[in-house]
Amino acid sequence: MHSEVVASRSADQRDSSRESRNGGSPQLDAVSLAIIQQLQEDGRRPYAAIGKAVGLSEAAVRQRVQKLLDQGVMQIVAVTDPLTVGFRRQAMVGINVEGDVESIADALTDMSEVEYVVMTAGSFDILAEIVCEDDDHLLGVINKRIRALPGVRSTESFVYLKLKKQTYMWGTR
Amino acid sequence: MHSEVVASRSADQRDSSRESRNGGSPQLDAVSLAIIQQLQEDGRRPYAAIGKAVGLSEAAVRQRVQKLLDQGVMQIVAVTDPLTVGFRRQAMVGINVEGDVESIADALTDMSEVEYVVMTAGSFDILAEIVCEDDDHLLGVINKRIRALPGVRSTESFVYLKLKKQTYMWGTR
DNA sequence: ACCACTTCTGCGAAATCCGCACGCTCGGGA
DNA sequence: TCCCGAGCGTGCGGATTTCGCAGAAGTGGT
Repeated sequence: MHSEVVASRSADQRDSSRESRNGGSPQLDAVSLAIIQQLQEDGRRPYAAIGKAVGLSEAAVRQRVQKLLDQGVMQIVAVTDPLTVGFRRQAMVGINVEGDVESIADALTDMSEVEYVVMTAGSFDILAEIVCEDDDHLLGVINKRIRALPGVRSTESFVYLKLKKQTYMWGTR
Repeated sequence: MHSEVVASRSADQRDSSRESRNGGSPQLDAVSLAIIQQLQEDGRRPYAAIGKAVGLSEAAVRQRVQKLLDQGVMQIVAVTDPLTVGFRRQAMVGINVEGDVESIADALTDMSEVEYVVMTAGSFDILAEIVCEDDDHLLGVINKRIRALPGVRSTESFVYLKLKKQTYMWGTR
């Protein structure tokens, strides 16, 4: 069967793999990156097909995928446009904080209506995306919950009118 | 010919089924919603398990999932924190436009570095998320490509420092 | 009533998933 | 140096899942 590739692979690849040492997380080698790439095209692609594409056995792919999931490096999920699924109001909220930014970010993370939280440089300290069912719900979250957090100095809201693009294809280019 | 006699419309049932009439898109019934919910928890969950959870046969679930994918209502993909996958600079860019907002949004959509585009109400007309490999790349995209678009009046950038939350669990609450 | 269309079901065959035992390489410690 | 454990990949059955298809059931239009 697949003969040559297997034999000499082990050594050289792991060196070239850790080229990109990113800041903190469990560094990924080139093979794991290729696996993720496959699963970004189709999250249900069979392990055997992925293995053929990246030059690994089915079982090896399965183990690596499982580890990536366990480590939280990636997740395999269905994504939708919330507007088509009954959530009719969304907004991005820019937040300015006095004091510890991270603790505010953590508080936002705990809210179920908040689906995206990122700390930023610029005229906002935090950007948070809110997904709600209607206007009342949205208003309540922003005014009663977010503005009520101690340390939140000010907020500015951007209500979504139309989602134009939503991709998950990093590395595919 | 067209007798619009509403004759025997045994009818209020269909109203209850489409409980959440959203604006335009192919309206989903409660069962499809439940299926999506299952796949938001685990994009690889077997069809039989989903069927058991939503009260449908394995084949029926499979057909509905296929249709949802074909219609573009959802996609099943691996999602990651780009920072752990080698894209070291991300930013949200707020854009103000003069003239046709939608054509600018379309132009942004065509850029591979732009992974999220939404038209908003508020002090920005458009929010776009940019994913780049390094500072030079990011700078180039913002200054050379986005600001160069005819109709873009001004931009403001928010460089990502730390991604705190990224969920795909709408409806799971 | 009849037809066209859609959706669900059941079922067998093929493909996939999963657990497990084994082999290999690389380091550390006596 | 030798030995041992950790980490990773491979191959192989058996259980499970996926896939395609034909038939049944419900709906709407003519």
